[in-house]
Amino acid sequence: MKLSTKSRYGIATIYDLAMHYGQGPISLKSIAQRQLISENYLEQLIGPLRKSGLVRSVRGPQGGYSLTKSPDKISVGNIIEIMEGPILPADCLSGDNGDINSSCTRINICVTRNIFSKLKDSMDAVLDSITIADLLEENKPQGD
Amino acid sequence: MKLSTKSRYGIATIYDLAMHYGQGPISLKSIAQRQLISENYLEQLIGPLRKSGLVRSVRGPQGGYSLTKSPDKISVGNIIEIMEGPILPADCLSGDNGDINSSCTRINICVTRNIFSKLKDSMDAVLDSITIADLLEENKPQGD
DNA sequence: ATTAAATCCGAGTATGTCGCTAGGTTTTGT
DNA sequence: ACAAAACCTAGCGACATACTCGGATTTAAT
Repeated sequence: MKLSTKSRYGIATIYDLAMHYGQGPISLKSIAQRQLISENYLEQLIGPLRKSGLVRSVRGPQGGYSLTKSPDKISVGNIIEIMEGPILPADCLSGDNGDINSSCTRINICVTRNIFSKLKDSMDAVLDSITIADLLEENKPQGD
Repeated sequence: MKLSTKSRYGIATIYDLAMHYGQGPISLKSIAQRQLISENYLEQLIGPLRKSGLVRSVRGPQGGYSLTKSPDKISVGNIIEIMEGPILPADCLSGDNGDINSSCTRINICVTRNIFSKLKDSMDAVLDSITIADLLEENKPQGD
């Protein structure tokens, strides 16, 4: 039960962009260097962030990426959902109006459904409550 | 971000055993049939449950499995930990005294660490609060 | 116009996990 | 002895992760 590095890298990337918010486009190369992420890999990860509209790109030299909204409008849950899809502890939670998929039958249907539903709610609550602005605040050099 | 079927099957299995608590050993075959799980697969899954001491086995004909403690002493978190290992949203939470592994360096250490630490706490709280006895209660035929 | 910096795109690869199947060995009640 | 059950191990196809690599495209700077 773990999140992949995609989420971590995604958060690190948005965090990095947030540190340079309003300073024009930031190149992937520099983000990769600061955050110690493979540039090639990061190239793939930024795709979804761009397609989701969280990030905007400028091509050509001096190009790069920038946030489309201010850091306090972006939650960690937001990024994780983009990078890994919705938090679904179990498949049978997928249907909006409670589809029950084939493997989720018999006696234990409601049992596990309820558990995973509660789990999801609790996870979403935590992740949606933390914004990138919070992270900036936490990590201020001499915030105190 | 999802749990594997191992957790679900594990919970279903313990739940099934709980329904027959105090009735002597229950065969895997019958559990597999009731819970609609492949018997061969379940055979593998029960191993960890036995090794963890949650379940006791009796070999030979009329053999099977039974719980070693009463259902109210077993939490869902308990089972999930056995089936999938500890809930570790990110690798860097693994060390007990806060080891920081190689990939978790630089600026974003504390950032993501804190997030995932909060997430873990919240997940553990939910999962540890639900016991198998709770599930039995929830699913009583005419509990009302 | 050329160059070069950067985004973009898609293919490939090694490793691991999942969810099984399959076949065998051992124990033990009847 | 027989058979029912637990036990053990190997393998397999599909998929995801975490990458690398090669190139195509855009575009600012010279």
